[in-house]
Amino acid sequence: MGRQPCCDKLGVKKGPWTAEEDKKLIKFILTNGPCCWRALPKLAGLRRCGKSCRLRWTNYLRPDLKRGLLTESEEQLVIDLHARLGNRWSKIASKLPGRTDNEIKNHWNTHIKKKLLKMGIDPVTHEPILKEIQTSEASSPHNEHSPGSETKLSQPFESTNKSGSSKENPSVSQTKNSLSGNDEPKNLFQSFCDDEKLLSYLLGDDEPLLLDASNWESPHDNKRSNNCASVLASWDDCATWLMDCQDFGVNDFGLDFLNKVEMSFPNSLEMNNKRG
DNA sequence: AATTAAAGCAACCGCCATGAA
DNA sequence: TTTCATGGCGGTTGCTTTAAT
Repeated sequence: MGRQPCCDKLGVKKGPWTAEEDKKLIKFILTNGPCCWRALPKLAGLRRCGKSCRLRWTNYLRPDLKRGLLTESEEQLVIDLHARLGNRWSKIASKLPGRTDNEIKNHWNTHIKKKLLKMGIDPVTHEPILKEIQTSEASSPHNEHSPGSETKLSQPFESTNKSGSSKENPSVSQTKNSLSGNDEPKNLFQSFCDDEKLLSYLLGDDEPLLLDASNWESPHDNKRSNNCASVLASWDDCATWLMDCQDFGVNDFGLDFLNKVEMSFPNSLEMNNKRG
């Protein structure tokens, strides 16, 4: 039946992405749109699994991503959504433009969970912990609802962390959060922008922006065939995506150069519209 | 200043649903 | 109908950075 594996494990690189790899991935997606992850590594000249490329793009390189810690309102929204949806991070992320499931998941595990515990709220059930203990003790002798959290649960309001607790209280955390929130880490795109040569290369100033898309294969749009219609659908997505970049405030992320990209894109989009 | 511990986060792993063959 | 590649998702790992001693 014949499908090729998504990537042959031999020669596939793992681990942290280099700037060079990022550059290739960005360049390729900017010219072709984020479509078929299976074919992407080969076409983009990357020795990576398609899955790895997708993750890198969706979690880190996507231009509409917000960087930095979640704001108070975002955090509250995450808590609310988590109470309703549980650990469905992708669903939660879909309600927060510019945030990824991975990012929210990490933030939940590193910040929100602790915050809730300190407030005496069980991050799993979103119920007050004291009540939780009473009910769970009544219902089952071996409390297993939260492995490893027993000591914390027994002293929900106490700073039990031996190393940092005396300094680490909610207000301090908030201060820390807000501080780092204002001092957002430099966006990767921004670093590309700072490097004029790199930026120029990325934008492909001296070559057509639109690559030959005939090799492009989009599993969703074309049901994994090679016909051109699929490519066109991808371009529609691409256009939408670029518009979204604007809507989400690309400039806020130091992505001014995408405006340049967009300036170049109408040609491609026009072609697309004419064909479609 | 050096060492250790903790926190943060990017990336990987493995499972699942879907749909093509 | 069955098989299996693919993309998506949630859980986990491990590296890097920061804070504490």
